[in-house]
Amino acid sequence: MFNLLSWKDNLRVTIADVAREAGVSAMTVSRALRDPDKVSEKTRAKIRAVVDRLGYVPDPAASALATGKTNVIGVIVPSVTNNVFSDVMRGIYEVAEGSIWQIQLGNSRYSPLEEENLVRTFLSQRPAGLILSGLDQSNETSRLLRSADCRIVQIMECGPDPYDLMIGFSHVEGSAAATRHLVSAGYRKPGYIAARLDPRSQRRLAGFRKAAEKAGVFEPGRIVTTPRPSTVTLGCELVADLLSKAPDTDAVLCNNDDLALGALFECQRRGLRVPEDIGICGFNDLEMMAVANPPISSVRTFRLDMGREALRMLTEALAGVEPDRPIVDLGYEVMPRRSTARNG
Amino acid sequence: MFNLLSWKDNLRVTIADVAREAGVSAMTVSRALRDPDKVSEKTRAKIRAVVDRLGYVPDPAASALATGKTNVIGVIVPSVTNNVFSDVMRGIYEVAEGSIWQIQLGNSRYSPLEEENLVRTFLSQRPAGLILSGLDQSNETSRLLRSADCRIVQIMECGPDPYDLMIGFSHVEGSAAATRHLVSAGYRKPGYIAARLDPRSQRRLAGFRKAAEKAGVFEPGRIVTTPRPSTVTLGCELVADLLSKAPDTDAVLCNNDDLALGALFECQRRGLRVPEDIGICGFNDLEMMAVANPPISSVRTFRLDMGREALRMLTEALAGVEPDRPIVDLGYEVMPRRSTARNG
DNA sequence: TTGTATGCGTTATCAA
DNA sequence: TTGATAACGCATACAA
Repeated sequence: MFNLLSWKDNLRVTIADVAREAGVSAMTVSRALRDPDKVSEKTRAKIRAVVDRLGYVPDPAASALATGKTNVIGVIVPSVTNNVFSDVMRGIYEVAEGSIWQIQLGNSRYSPLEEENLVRTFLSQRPAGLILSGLDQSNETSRLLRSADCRIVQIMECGPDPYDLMIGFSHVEGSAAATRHLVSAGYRKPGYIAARLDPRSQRRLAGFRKAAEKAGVFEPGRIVTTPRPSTVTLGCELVADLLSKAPDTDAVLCNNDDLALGALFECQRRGLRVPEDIGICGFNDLEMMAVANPPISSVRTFRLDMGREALRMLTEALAGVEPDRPIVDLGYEVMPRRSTARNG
Repeated sequence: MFNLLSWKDNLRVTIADVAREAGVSAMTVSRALRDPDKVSEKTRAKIRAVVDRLGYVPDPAASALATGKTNVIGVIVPSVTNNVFSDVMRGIYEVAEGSIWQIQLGNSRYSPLEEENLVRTFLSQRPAGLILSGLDQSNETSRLLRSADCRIVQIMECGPDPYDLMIGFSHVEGSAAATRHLVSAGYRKPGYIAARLDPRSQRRLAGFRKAAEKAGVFEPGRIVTTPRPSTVTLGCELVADLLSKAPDTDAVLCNNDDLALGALFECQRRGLRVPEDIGICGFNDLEMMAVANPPISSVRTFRLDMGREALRMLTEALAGVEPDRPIVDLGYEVMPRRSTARNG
């Protein structure tokens, strides 16, 4: 007489099943899988065979409970659609692929409060590590992170007083360098357009202001911003707004490349010649910048590398290999192209 | 005399701590949190107070082990950078936000083998559900999915014989409709450019072929493809290639909008007038299409809705509410714009 | 090198 | 309505 089997009985292959089949104890199986050296050649082979035959996969929940650790690395980004973050994510997934590390992605949608909830949720899962963006966490988030029992990497920008590790670049300096480029190209009335003023956008604006003031070309009336998320369409609207407020504007530094592309389209629609009548410069240097008509100048940032390096530093630290220095500044590079080549 | 406390002792607040403080049993705390109705008003309040005071957060690993279930919903996408999938992801995260469901994202990088590994890993975590793309899984993946003890949603396209639930649209039909649009706009020598021929791209190409043949305008020499991932830059190259092979081409249907934008740039660089000399049509209708110079025709797809609906269907099914029908076809919409307006 | 006893934090089951 | 007990699957500590 059979009694009804619950799903557990017929579906899950446990370490005990493997042990029984292989004629060893569960502990030996556990060892053979995690610490093969501590098990004799012979039994190891026997066990591996049974594991393959039965298709045994360890239960991460059980193992997390037993060890108090997981292989989960939480990644919190402000946006999953923004190209900037998707490049970073790609770098992260690239390095995670094939490793023991499980990436768990959270989307804070640029909200410190959502970020806080995500951090809390992630921490309850005993992650091995956490990767999150920027320097501007809520007080409660900071508190949680400072007392967290896991390694942490802050990405996207550099600053003082990291929780643990950090990799990024200076948005203030990148933006200032772009501004200097505009000035040295001969533009004297540069404007700035920005969408979604998250902390990094604000620092880029600050960099523009700093450099423009220093060059004596700063004019608050040539700054146009909006809290709306940035799109190419919004680039059109913002530059239109800028030109109506300050028609003598002769260059636009854009908070990012979507805006810059929109600005290009809109200027051309109005019959303005780029770069003669107006110069346009973006930020991030998405690949499309180089093939636009004319090619659009931008500030290149190393997003893919940032993702890769962030995970590499983190996982090495978890393996006991501390990085040479906890803060890595990847820098930036101004890419001058025809859209700002006023003088030839 | 104190003995050294391990991290477990000082960090983790367990259900037992709450129970002790509240003067009830652990079971009652557990009930109070998951099934409040089964606990008296009074003790429930007492417990909630202690939970808040101690900052108790249940350990998902322990709970997973005890119940054999998790709140994890695995999502496997072929790319995290492709705008198409990032929109879908945004929809998914939008609906997941604030719910009990944890999204775990996997990136298969267009590789059936990586997809298989991800499915295996995900399944070992006893997910509540799985969302994955398309109809073309490996045999082993299919086997795993058919015997999986969780709900499954296939997204991005519709087809017969779903594992469980399905939401998408017909790529063949969308592409065929775009082709008919070109023909009805007066183009007689349409070409097709495509990058990364994943299964959906191939079906779009098939749709072009089908419709072009029916209209008597099909010419294999006007098809240019490459396995490289699509970029705007690649759009330039492919259209250049197309024009050198078949200089009389009078329209290009592009496998996606990145290619279409590149095609526009390249054609304009060559002094070709769009739409008079050559028509250009994309696929997906990214927002930038509408503001390009000229605005670019495209086939609109409902990616955000797809993400939202996929997760909604899935979570409702998990809550015991079966969807009206297991297969949802979201359709598409041809968006005619100036880039294909040959006749005015 | 291998095995035994025990505990991780939670929940299902059954009893009170 | 509440509580005691056992079990989930694995790994630590120690013993053999």
